[in-house]
Amino acid sequence: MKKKREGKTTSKIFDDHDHGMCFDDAIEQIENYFLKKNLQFTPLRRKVFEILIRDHKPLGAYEILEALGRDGFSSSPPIAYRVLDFLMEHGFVHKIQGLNAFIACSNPNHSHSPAFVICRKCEKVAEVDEKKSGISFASPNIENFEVEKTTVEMTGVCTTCASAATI
Amino acid sequence: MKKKREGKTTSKIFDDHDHGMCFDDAIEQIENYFLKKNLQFTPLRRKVFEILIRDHKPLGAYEILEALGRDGFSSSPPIAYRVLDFLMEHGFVHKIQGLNAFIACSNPNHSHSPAFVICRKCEKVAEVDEKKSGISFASPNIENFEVEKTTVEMTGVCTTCASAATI
DNA sequence: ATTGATAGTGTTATGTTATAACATGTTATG
DNA sequence: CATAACATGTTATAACATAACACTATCAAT
Repeated sequence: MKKKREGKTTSKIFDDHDHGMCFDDAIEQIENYFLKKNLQFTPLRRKVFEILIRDHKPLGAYEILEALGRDGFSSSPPIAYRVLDFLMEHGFVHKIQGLNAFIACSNPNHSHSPAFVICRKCEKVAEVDEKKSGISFASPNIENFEVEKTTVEMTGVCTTCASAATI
Repeated sequence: MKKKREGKTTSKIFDDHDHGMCFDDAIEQIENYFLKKNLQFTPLRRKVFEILIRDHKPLGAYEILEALGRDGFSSSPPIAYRVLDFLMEHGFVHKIQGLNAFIACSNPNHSHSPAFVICRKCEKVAEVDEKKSGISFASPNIENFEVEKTTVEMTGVCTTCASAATI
């Protein structure tokens, strides 16, 4: 349960949280949510969520499957996809379209249309809220089109990777 | 070269352009661009662009490949992906992440971070500019993170589909 | 207690999307 | 012509995702 990271060069957005706390909180939050909603937080669902939250980085479905296999669960593709769909429905996991990967939600409390900042070199991902990102969905309705879901991803190079090499 | 569409219920954003003009303009624009940049607008590249612009809807890589095959071109996957990558580099084609599909750019003139409005029922896609969409990238920089590319997609149901059925 | 509905997980097979690696042809230039 | 660069072609395979069906457990209603 480390408190701070080692370097100073890391982009702040990738760095400004206490992961031990984040992990414990997240588990607690999801447990409470499931209780309240009368949903089953089964061993499989718990495991998938733990795999995602402990690394706190995007993982492909097949990486998750490998991890499940190592932990004694079935590792055929539908297992992962079904649980991921379920967790996404309830806002505890998001898909990063640009990476075909899945990441645990950083703030399941917020009602949010998340935005993601993605380093294309180290593939770290930060979930940012609208204000931080400078994005604002001023009007969620676009000429009578009812927006149900938004995907916002910003790809670039984080300062760690930028300082490590040219380009 | 139709001027207006039949119904009144169609979302305006999916509807407000003259496609015949759009097609001709687009071809001319891409030709000019390639000339100016000393790039080759080869038969294959032209064909791929035509396939995309004539339908003016998102097509999967394998749909494009089929169309290429029908027109006498090779239809093995790398053919399509390479040309699509090339056209995307130069801003004439965009990828719709939510559909794993590709669409011709609606305004290759604009320097833009395009945003897309996607009907999840008919899969029509409209490219909107920031002002129209109500999205604003107030600050392209996020705490020292240099954003190179943005993906913004808004999924919902267009008024045509909405009026056609419940849900 | 049996029936039947629902939900969760498991399994097999297959579908879909994308890339690696290497071969061939074509064009421009020294 | 040599050669570098670019464009295209081909084969094989990797990576991502879903369909369809089987099995089990739980629980409510008869």
